[in-house]
Amino acid sequence: MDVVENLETRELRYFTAVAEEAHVGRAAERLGMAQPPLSRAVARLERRLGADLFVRTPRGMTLTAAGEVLLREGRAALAQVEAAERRTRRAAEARGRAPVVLTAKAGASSELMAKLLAAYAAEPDAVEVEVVLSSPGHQALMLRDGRADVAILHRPFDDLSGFDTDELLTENQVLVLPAGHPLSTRASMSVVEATSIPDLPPPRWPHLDGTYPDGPGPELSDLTQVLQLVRLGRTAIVLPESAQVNLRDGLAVVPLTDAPRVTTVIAWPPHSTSPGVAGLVRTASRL
Amino acid sequence: MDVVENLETRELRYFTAVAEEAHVGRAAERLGMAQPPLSRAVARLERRLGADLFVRTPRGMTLTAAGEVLLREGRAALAQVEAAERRTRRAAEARGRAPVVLTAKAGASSELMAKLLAAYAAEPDAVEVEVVLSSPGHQALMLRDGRADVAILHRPFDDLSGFDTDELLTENQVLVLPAGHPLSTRASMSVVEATSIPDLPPPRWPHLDGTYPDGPGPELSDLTQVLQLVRLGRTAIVLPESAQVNLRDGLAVVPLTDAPRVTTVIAWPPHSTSPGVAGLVRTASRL
DNA sequence: CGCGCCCGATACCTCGTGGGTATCGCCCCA
DNA sequence: TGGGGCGATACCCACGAGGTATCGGGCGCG
Repeated sequence: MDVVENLETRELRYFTAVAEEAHVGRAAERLGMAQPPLSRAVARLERRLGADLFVRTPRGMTLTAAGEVLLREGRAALAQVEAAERRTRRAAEARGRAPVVLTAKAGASSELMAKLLAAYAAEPDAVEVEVVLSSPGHQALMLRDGRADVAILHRPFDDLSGFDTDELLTENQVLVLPAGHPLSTRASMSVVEATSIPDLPPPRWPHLDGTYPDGPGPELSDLTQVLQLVRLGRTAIVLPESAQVNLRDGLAVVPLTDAPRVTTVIAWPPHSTSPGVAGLVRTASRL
Repeated sequence: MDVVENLETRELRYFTAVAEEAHVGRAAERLGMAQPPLSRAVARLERRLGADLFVRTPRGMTLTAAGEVLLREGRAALAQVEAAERRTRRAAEARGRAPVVLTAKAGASSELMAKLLAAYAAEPDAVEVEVVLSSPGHQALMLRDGRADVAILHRPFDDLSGFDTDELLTENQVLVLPAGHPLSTRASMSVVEATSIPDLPPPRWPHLDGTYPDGPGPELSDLTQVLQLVRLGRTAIVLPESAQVNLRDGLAVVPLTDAPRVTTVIAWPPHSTSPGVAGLVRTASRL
């Protein structure tokens, strides 16, 4: 009946590595260590939790249901620990007037962002705002692990859970396609129609890990590249209305009847005490 | 230029202990260890973060601004790690039909809870619901560290940040006072009036750490005790309207004109995958 | 059908470091 | 000015994290 050891972040990092690689050897390599200590660490973790986290197969390790839970919760915990570390460092090095880090999806909501930044800069107590443009889906992660203080996110695409948010703007989505295309004269269209045009397969965006989903469409991660390909008649893309301001010649737009409305929100981590974040949010909600 | 060590939960626990005690010796005692290793651990943490976390005074240690940040963020991180541990254990021991733990403030929203539990139990895929009544303010903590899966909380009193929520009910607040009291015939009243009746000082509730605020009113932590004292003409209390169903003889009620409206919400941790939680929330939103 | 490969697990050793005791240095207050 | 209370330092020990070598087993391939 000895004292129950507490979970250490090192164990969580080991566990997530093994879970992600589904292979002790590869995980060990990724962690820069040998395989046996990693095996032992995982075994000890399972013993301590009283839970089988993996089923050992001849091909490697696969997660049990409990393992899935620990992977999800553990990732959140690790992000929170990282955030604690980063925010402390930043609080220490920038005494007082620390710049606020705002992250947004590259190429989206540009006019809204411009308005927000201009309006905030005009505030009497405004602090410096560092804008970090990141690839889609990464903004929420940056907010979770402390790399950013505040983010511009889009519902229902981004995962807002766990953040405090204010809605800024809700809009419909449209299909952007080449100007000359037969369907470009349609008054409206459904999402299924829009994404199943035979000669205009929708582009594929990278997952968070950098891999691409399967499909016929082009692999892309940049909005301007996509628009160029649309102009060339190779693909068509569904975008929020406000992205129309970016459009130039050679592109046509068809409203979508049944696409989910997109809400642009400003999000920040719970319990934020940064006056800069508070000011930005206050300004944003008045736009 | 060696590799940057990562923050371990043990260090966070040490840090929070010292921060809370403002005294290395007492913190060491609380942690069941000697003082010197704790001093060293704190010093190493400060070196690694490149941040002064404490200012050493002859009387003990007090937090710097960076230290305040780490205390707040670190507590959240520790709660998240604990939650990961607990939820994994629970997922392992109860394969499949795990009971859902619902926590609520003792004595509040009783009819709403009863309706909710009855309605949910009637669902075809309902799982067992374990109800944990806890003292005010503790429900959010239990949700954060994994002791509960879902909670009934009250805005603006509970800290909802970081949770997903659904609003269930919004209501006004009323003053409950002894039936014979001169003010009991008033048609309405303001909050300042209600809380500054000379012969009926408002009761004092314990803080989360168990201590009581200063003041003339009685120290209480239980609603029925409070109502009894009201009946005896010793105090008066502000409550949501729905608490009136608990009232019996000897009590009078006066509506408050400017009290904040109280919203009862059902809250659950982000990324919850529990079907039981989903079912409860679905049921609750249909009430 | 069995040899061999590719898994993770085990055995055993080493060394870093977390934690212990003893003591110091310092600041306040009596 | 001396004593008490505070955190820091010095020094030591032992536990455990991490290394190398090896085992055991399941599947695939010749």
